[in-house]
Amino acid sequence: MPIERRPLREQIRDELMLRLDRGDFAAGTDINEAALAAELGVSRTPLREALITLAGEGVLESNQGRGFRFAPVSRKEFRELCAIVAALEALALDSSDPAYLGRTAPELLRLAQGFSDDVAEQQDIERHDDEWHDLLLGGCGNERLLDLITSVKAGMRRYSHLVAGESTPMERAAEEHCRIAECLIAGDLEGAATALRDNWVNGMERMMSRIPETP
Amino acid sequence: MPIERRPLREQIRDELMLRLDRGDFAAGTDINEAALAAELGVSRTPLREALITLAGEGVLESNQGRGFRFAPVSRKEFRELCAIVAALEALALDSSDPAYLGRTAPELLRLAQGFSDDVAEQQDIERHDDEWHDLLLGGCGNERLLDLITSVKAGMRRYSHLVAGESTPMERAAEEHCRIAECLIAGDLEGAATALRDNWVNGMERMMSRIPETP
DNA sequence: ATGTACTATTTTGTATGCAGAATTCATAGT
DNA sequence: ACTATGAATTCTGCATACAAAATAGTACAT
Repeated sequence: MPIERRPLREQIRDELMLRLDRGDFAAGTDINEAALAAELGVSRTPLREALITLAGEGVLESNQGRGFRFAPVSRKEFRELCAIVAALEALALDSSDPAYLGRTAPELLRLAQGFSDDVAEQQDIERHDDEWHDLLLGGCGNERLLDLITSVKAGMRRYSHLVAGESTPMERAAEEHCRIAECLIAGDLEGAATALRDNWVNGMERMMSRIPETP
Repeated sequence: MPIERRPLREQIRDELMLRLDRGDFAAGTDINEAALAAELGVSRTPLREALITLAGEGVLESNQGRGFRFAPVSRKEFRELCAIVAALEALALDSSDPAYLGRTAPELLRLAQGFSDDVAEQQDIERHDDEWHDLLLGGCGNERLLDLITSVKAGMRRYSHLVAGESTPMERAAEEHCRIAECLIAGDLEGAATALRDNWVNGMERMMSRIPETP
């Protein structure tokens, strides 16, 4: 029975991301270290370490003497992040083992089709979508790339809860995932990469109107 | 006269990167926090904050209970990093303001031609190369992308001093930079992006043999 | 000589303490 | 009423202190 021995800073980071997904923190809110540390039952030291990693991922901002705050959202930044992830995932797909893709494509299709069926919690949908992409890129041997994608996506999580309650976007996403899977089954790598890019571009367009502009 | 008021953790980070460029730290060496803090004249707290930042950029690794160490180098990782930066810089070039590129191309060409002339210190060459790429991408409005590129390149600095003393690689790089600039002057965006990718791929090949394999 | 159990030492991970900057609040002057 | 000024408070940034894990060392048994 291997008991868990992870640094507090990592556990804290995970907990904060969880709360971010739940929509506990509004964009732009500044963090009170002492209060948050007390609430989490830890000291400020590991909390600050977690905050610094989150700042590195773009989830938080830090200003000298003013501490940390959740980075404000903007349509410009969201466009930027989508463009980045689209390029990175396309690269990951390009450098994936074709054998893996051929082997995994059927399950990808099955999962994508199951998408539209069950109407679930917003968080579950997000998680489902993430897992689908993870499975898609599971055959990519470029570990640094996969880590980087995870990190950039963490920065995007500030936006995810803004779309809560919309059903059509998810149906569209399911369609696009099907299309990607079908390309893979047909052995059309090029087409799959293009469809993947489209998936991100379209996903971006869908969200865009829901992002409040606060420049 | 606005006196400098930056957090210690950032100054420490910069100093450590400087020392890394100088080749002070061998890959794989683990860091003694107390000793390093004493040497820098700071306490362990901001030092650890800097170390955590560097770990987020892939410069360092951290293991529970074992502290931080400079991440070991490998050909595989170097290939991975080059592929990532190539994709990211190509994206940045794609999303650059064409007017900026047309306006800046002549200077880019001039700088690239000046490259091969003066034989300078390894560090200066590196810096020169970095500045050239920065100028090339200065017209990209995607700030998150530029930050990300900087961050990924930080992870590559562990490799840069391995090539010290080689003259041919730099001449080749100069040629390639010229080629990119010429494409831009001719208005061939597509060709410039391809040449840029080639620049990274070739740069990778040049380094590859010098990277010790320690798996 | 080799391996093992146990102790001592070093080093990390976390908590607490302290100085100074930033913010808030109250008061005085116009 | 509104702004300006300054004291009081809050909060961050950094330093120090402490506890637990890891490493090194030692004695002892095989």
